[in-house]
Amino acid sequence: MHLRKIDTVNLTEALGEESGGGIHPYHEILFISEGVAALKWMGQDYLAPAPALFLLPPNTPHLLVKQSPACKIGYIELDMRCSADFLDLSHAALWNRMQSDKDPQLPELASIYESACRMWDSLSPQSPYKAIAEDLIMLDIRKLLLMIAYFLRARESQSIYISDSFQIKSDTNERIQTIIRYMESNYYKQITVNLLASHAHLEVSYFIRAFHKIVGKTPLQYLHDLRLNAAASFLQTTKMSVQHITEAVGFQSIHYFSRLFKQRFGVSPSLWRSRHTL
DNA sequence: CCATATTGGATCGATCATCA
DNA sequence: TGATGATCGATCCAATATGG
Repeated sequence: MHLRKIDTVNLTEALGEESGGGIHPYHEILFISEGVAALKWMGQDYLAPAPALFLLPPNTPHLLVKQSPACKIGYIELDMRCSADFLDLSHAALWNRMQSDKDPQLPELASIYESACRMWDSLSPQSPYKAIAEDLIMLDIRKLLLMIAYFLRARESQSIYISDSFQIKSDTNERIQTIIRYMESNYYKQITVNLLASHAHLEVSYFIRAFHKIVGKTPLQYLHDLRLNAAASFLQTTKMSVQHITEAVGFQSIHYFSRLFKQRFGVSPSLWRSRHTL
């Protein structure tokens, strides 16, 4: 594991509404230390007042939008050889969801946010340990991830009951998580629900129901969210044509992509680009 | 004028609801 | 957990709009 990038950003009113994001094959830790920001991730909006800490597994398109006049954030991009050191997608999603609705005074959470706060302090020019800042931060990251994993484990009930009417065995849950990771890494390829269900060794109708219970949307909806988020990133950060982007994110038809994009973002791809180009 | 983007309508596969 | 029928939504084609 090594640091690919670490930085703090002070967002002022002059910077406008969007504050950054994208899609990359690295793990990312995002900390909102002052103000309010909303994270668009996995088709969801996570509105979070400081302190808030988001964990972003690799290849998950994300966009942070400032929600208060002043907003200070810190972020770390990690090149982790072994993803097992990071939280898996479902736990990261569970943790990220909590950031919108949490009690930061809760002792367990307070410790986590204090640790996060101190992580970026190592970078300060005043830090007496600036020379070994990166090593210190690596240790801090491990500590932070351990604390979050422990916190979530403590909250989890013994068995995974998603609802009273439809129970999901942990084996099925693991298969779905594997499929989610597959979709995140391969969203731009030709993927069918039948293919995903067979990869999960589950009957199609059962696979769709189980997926919906765990993720909150159908496999295809989830795939489309990944693709549309990635497309938005391409529109914002590149000069690729809409046709090219359509293919790059896995849609067969520019027509259908265009229609879905408008449904999701309210404007056509080209108009969205003209309004959001960095 | 041509390349690219958007939209409407028809078709068929994906998803849902229900029962066993 | 699987099977089945009903419904919904994804896809494709063609027409139209837009911009250089």
